[in-house]
Amino acid sequence: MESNPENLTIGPFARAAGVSVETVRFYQRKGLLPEPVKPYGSIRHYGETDVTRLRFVKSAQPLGFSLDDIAELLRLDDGTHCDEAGTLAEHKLTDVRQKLAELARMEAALSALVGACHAAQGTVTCPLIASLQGTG
Amino acid sequence: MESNPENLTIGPFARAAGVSVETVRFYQRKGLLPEPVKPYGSIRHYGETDVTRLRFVKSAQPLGFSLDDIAELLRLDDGTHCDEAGTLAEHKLTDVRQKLAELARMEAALSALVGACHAAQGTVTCPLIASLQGTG
DNA sequence: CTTACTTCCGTAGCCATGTACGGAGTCAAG
DNA sequence: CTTGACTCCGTACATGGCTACGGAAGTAAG
Repeated sequence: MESNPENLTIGPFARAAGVSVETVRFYQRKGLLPEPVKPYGSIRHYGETDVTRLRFVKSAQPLGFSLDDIAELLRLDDGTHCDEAGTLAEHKLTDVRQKLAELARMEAALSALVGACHAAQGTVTCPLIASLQGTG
Repeated sequence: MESNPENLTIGPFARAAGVSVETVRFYQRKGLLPEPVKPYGSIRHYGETDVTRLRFVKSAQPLGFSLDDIAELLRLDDGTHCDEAGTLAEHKLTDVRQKLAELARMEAALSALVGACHAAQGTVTCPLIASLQGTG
């Protein structure tokens, strides 16, 4: 896996990250992936860091981040303009912590539900929704 | 706020849950909310439990659950067919725990980023993406 | 009863996130 | 230098999740 950095054309690149070529191009248009060098009349190449970046996009999506959210998170990673990034990061951190809290409550509710179903068949009043109303 | 159960028409109902009337009707069509009684030629009424259910939908969405996912979660809450619900709940629980783990890593990364930005202006190589590749 | 407001219902449109397609250019192998 | 696979680019289509519109019918106040 660590053999060829910067040697991938778009097809292998997309496959390496588990998306389609069309998706790669779509993300480039959205600014989520940098359009690699070779801007005219030739073929672009991609490296490991691009794969990592692309995988990050796909892993953040199921956590409820939109592509615009993810674009902001990616800008945090660029290392530049650290003060602005710090502010944005704190903001994102708040979001993430809230998601964590709600997911934790959902986890508790589901886990209680599983336990209850295993224990007492029949008289379970599944507390899933109720347990999520705790701190709204 | 706890005065009138089962007395809400669709407008106040939607407002109580922070969505639009159109959204309520959309969710009914999708089966996320039960079409309340009075099926013909009259006006439907809603109660507190409907509000709770609707709020649950809106709180689960930003956690990365689709409306179909949420419909399944809601079926868990119905109390009936507990054996089937138990299996589904275990499945959802796996999803939720995975989301929790990834969010926790994102939280750690962001929090490190904030700390680093506050501490050492200039030489920060924001570890956001990298930290998420750990057990990806 | 009239008037004003709301609900009902169907249908159409909008934005986000891709997917599919088609023709032209590029490149490596033979 | 031809062939065949791949890339480039634009554009069109699809799906999920709403949002807007419009006309008929219910309902509450005067």
